[in-house]
Amino acid sequence: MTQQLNQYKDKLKEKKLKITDKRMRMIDLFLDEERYLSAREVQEKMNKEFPGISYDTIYRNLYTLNDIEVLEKTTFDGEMQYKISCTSHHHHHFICNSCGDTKVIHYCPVDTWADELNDVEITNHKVELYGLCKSCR
Amino acid sequence: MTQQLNQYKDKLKEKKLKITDKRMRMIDLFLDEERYLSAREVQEKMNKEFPGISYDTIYRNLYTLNDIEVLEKTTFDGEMQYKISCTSHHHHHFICNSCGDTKVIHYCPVDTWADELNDVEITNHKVELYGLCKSCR
DNA sequence: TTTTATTTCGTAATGATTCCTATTTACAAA
DNA sequence: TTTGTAAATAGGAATCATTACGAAATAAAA
Repeated sequence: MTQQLNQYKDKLKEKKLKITDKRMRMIDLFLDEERYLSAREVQEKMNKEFPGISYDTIYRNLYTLNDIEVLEKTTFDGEMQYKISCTSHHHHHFICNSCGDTKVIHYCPVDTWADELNDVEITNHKVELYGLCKSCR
Repeated sequence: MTQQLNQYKDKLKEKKLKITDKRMRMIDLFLDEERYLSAREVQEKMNKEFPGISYDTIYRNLYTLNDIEVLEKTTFDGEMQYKISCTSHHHHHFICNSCGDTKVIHYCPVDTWADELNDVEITNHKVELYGLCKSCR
């Protein structure tokens, strides 16, 4: 836990970003919850420990942390959703529509798609599965 | 072209929806452009032929046409994007970041994913590839 | 033609996100 | 330890996409 946070501190230092209480608590929050959180949810949780924290701070930090690849984002339910970035290897997620929990999907046929579309340049792709997890269905 | 529009007229009749000039022109618009359009773009194009057309009309019709599966939607660039629905068979799209043109991807490994995640229920999934098309790169 | 449900207009409301400026903070260098 | 300064924050206003709503208009069915 602590060494995990230290790893993120190093990442911030490396990018010449300041290590603030709010920023660290925010990373901690995402480490606790292995799922996508909306800006609003983050605000609600942060507000308990930092009453009156501004939305600007929330959004700026979400932007920054996504920028340095600490967080990854996607949009659903009309809101941008963020989760802690998995660094191990390329993969995608299954997202439970009920509890929001995610599961890693390892298989990704991006090469097959590249073969099929041989006259275009694929710069990125989005793969997301939605449904109900074991305990919710 | 006309028979294509007639096919949509039938669809509307079947769903007991009224065949209005605006609605038909809107479908026509999406038939012309084989790509995703945002509500704003649709408004701009419709406004040329129906000056003063309200956003309510645009949004309601986008909602309705998506509901009866004439249009499909997704979100990117912070906006909801709509395109004419392809009815032939299950597939996904490559979307050009520059011109917005789309290409069909036929290969979809949803069964492979279902095998991998054997303890969840997959209700839907999103696959989108982004990049530059032949003429834009 | 009359009826009736649907559509539309015009605008207000909502909700997410971004922007602005003054103030505060982290942290590196002295 | 103190200080300089670039980055971060608060607080709130502004913006942008989207939805809502009552009254009036209209298409399709009878």
